[in-house]
Amino acid sequence: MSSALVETPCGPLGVVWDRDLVTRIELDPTPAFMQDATGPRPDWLLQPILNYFERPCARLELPVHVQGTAFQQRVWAELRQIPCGQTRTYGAIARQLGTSPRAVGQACRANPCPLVIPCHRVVAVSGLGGFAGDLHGRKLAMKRWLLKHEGVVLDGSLVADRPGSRDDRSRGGP
DNA sequence: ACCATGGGAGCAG
DNA sequence: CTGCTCCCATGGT
Repeated sequence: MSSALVETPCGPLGVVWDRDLVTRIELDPTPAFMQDATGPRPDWLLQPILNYFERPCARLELPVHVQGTAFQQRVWAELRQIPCGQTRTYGAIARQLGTSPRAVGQACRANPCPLVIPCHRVVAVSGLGGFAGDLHGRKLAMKRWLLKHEGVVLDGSLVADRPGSRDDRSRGGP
């Protein structure tokens, strides 16, 4: 198992791999990860990632091995079908799969390989939804950056993190 | 129980 | 009719 840091326009990326397969991508690497990530960054890992940031809509050909339940694999496969520059709502994915929007959200949250599995292209029907486990803050700024980078026009509900509601406040704030 | 939701009801302008 | 608030059904972990 090896790890490396890759500097990108949207922040540092932590990448973990086993032999020649990527198992995890961290959008917000912890200091502990930074210390550990001193290994070499092989070409097969670096090139596709740098290429994505240069030309986001070219195919991202990174060999990945993602572990997840059968349901999660099903959701992730569906996310990979979303074309670059487009978004889908949690509900739309859910209908397509015959499940519920929240279940889709949970599967997105469990995604170990952002970018490769483009969960940033999934948004809520009235808001941006979450990203990398968060609903507010820096990670959401990244989500916006990625979408914009891919050519999505961020209008209306997508410019803010999430429509404020008393529901959220009573369940504990950011 | 917990959720990265959605749709509907009720209410004020 | 529009734009808020709640409020709860939902399906997978």
